[in-house]
Amino acid sequence: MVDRYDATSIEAKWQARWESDRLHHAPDFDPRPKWYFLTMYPYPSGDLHIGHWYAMAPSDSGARFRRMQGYNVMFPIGFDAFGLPAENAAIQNRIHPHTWTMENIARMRGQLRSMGAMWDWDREVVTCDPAYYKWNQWFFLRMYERGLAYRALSPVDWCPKDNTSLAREQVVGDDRVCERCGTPVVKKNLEQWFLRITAYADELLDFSGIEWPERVRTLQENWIGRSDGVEFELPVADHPEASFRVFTTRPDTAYGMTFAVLAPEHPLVDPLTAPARRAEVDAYKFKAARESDIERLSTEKERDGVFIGAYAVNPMSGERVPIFIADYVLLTYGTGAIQGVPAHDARDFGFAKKYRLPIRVVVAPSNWDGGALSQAYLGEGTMVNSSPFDGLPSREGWTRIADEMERRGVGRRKVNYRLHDWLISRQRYWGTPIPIIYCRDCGTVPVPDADLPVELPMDAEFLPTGESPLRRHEGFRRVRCPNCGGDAERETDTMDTFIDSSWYQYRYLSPQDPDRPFDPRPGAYWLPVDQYTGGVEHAVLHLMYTRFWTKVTRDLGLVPFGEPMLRLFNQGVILGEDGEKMSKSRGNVVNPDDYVSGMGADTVRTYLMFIGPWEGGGPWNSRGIEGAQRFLNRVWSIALDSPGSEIGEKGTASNGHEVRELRHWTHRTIKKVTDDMAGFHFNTAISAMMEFVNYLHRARDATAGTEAWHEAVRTLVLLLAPIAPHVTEELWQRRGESYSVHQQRWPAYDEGLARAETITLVLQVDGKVRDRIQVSADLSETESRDLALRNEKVRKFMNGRPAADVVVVPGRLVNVVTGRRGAG
RNA sequence: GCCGGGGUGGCGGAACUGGUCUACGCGGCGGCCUCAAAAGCCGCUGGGCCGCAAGGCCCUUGUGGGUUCGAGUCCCACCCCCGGCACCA
Repeated sequence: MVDRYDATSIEAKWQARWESDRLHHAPDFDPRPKWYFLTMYPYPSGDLHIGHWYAMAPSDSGARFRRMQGYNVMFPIGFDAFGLPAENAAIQNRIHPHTWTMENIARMRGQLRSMGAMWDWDREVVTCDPAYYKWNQWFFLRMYERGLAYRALSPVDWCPKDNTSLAREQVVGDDRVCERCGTPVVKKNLEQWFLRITAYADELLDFSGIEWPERVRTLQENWIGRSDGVEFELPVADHPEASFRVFTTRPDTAYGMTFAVLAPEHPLVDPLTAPARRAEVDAYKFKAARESDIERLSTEKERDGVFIGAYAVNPMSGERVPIFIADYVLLTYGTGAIQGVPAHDARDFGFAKKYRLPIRVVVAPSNWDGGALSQAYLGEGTMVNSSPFDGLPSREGWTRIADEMERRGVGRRKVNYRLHDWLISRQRYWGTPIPIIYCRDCGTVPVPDADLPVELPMDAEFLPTGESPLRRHEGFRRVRCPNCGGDAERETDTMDTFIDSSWYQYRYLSPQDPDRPFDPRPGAYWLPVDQYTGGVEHAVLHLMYTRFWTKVTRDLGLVPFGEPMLRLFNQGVILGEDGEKMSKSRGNVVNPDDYVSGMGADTVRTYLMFIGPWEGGGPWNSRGIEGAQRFLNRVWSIALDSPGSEIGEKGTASNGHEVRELRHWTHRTIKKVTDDMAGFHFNTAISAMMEFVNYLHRARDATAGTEAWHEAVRTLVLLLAPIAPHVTEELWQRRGESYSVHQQRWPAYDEGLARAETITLVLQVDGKVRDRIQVSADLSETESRDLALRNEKVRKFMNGRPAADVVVVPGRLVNVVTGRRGAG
């Protein structure tokens, strides 16, 4: 009796064999239908973490399943090799980021190979390679030409620990901290490069044609934050030249405006402030400027502000209203100014209360008695105090007032987005240099394509000072202007590393291509990505940027589609044994190598997929993994130790029933596992195989040696192959089948056989289960009903009452209703 | 506050378009094997009550209602947990 198999030697052997046979290379042109299966590439942090396994092993199984189903599957891998950790490690350990990164990549390649995944290493991409980032620069220049990349002075979020600016998407949480290091960010005014992602805001809101999780779609929708409204102009009384615009989503409430508010930084504040109000206004501005964003944005804080001593004119009513400044109005959203309508806006209501400003109802709630409101009314209602619009439903008032503003030329319909342009400048060393040269005479000059890539100098001093390290590298910085040949300076900031990952899926098509970012010929076959998998933490980062990038790529004429990935799946997060997020400081980090070396990669893979739904993640359990190992050992012994294992013996009369049942089990397991694998329900696929194995154990004595037994075991090995690729390959070979199990066709099932011959019929009386009987699966409705009514237990619980109704669900249950509870 | 996702045994989790709640695994208990242990194998394992036992009865999917012959699943109200967004005008 073989109880265990030797995972270590089996796994090493097959990994080497697959590699030398190039079993995992996906040819670019192939008669099979293609399937581009992509998993988010790892950052080369140094060691393969169990989280990498959880992201990658199941996706490998999904890719293997597709391949067995007859697809030509491309399953590439690479490294997201630029980024801050390399630089930080470099500073700490006095090692060059390039060295650190490449050493990590070398180690991780080995660890990745130990997983036994079907990656096509020929397509490997490493983003810190100049041959890769050259194309970041090339894309950047194309965007620059189209006005999609621009430089602007703007208040940006700055991480004081990482010493760099950040994109808005990289500032997270209530306390506005750096996504990388958790340090609260501060505002800085800097000249920075931006990509005009807002130009695609509406298109990014359109998810038609792609199957992405609701969760990600909602996150992106909220992030983009479209709001439809009207922007209109308010003249300033006694300042004939002055006027300012406000944005509102509630033009229906325009007659309810009793004040106006400018952001403290609004450019009109100074010119409009009355001399008598100057001191107070300046004091408020000073205070607002000093406050951090966190304090300023706190919803707990009472709203305050200062009257500037000027009045605006409501263009609809002609009424004069006082102008305030208040820090609850943000310069960065809309026009940086608002109409104050306290009756219909909660913030304005609080403000009006504090400064005793009039609160005028213009949209009456249905039950309104004409009295004062105790809080702002935000709903719809009937227009009042808004002649000539009184009496209209407010919904109609919205349209009519918007129309009227447009007719009079004082306002127009406007869409605003919360989304801002993507800030890509980073004042760090380890990234793609931005290919721009500043010339005293010619101004901003793009680096000519012929001079790409602008290479990162290897001899830079990369200490973070808040200034790009490249700035202090004279050899890099000082350059001749490509236009006039005069003295010029390079841009010394580098690009956000999210640019690298915005298009890496295309580089996998031709990773060595020296002439273009990717070769369109294999692209026509492989693109777009059919299935993408990765963590949801990138919902408004990578997953939004890559959609944007693809739309730009389309507009450059490089691809004929606008969405990079047709299907997206977000796996969950694997937690420590204590149920908490794994972290070194908590000491609950699980090292996959410890388990791989002892139990084998197949066991780790099986366990990770069995632990629960892939999207759910969950705590690691070092006892639980033993269950996965027991299962594989049971498969091993079933597949190799069948008593009387002369294959080909027919079923005999004495075991005819058992053989039929065995075939039924085989086919229903194929059906179940096929359906589950297609939907990434690995946990239930594995449990179905466990049940099958348990059954085979019981059925072995009666059926071993029959053709059906042979089919059953062969099927089991095939079904398990995507999950546990090594042990199944070994079993396949030992059973005398031809190499490789992974090139076999996925087993097909017979519907008829998958259906059970006999089923358990549940007998209920008044909805309560009273008996269960074994009956033929095709028992008719009438027969089921008669059987139920004659049943001893059913009769007992009917207790002499007549059956008022009998509900029969064929093949499932019979419910005898005695009419005690209102039926009949 | 708004948006999204969830609450099922001691634990991870199953449950098709409403039809046997708790599959599969972990843990636990008992047994076989063994000098012993490990491994393996077999059996039991939601809660309560009655019974010496065989067995029987009742309850149970966060809480409370509702629809239905029948609800973990559908509807209403509420509680709690996770994730995201948040003076966005």
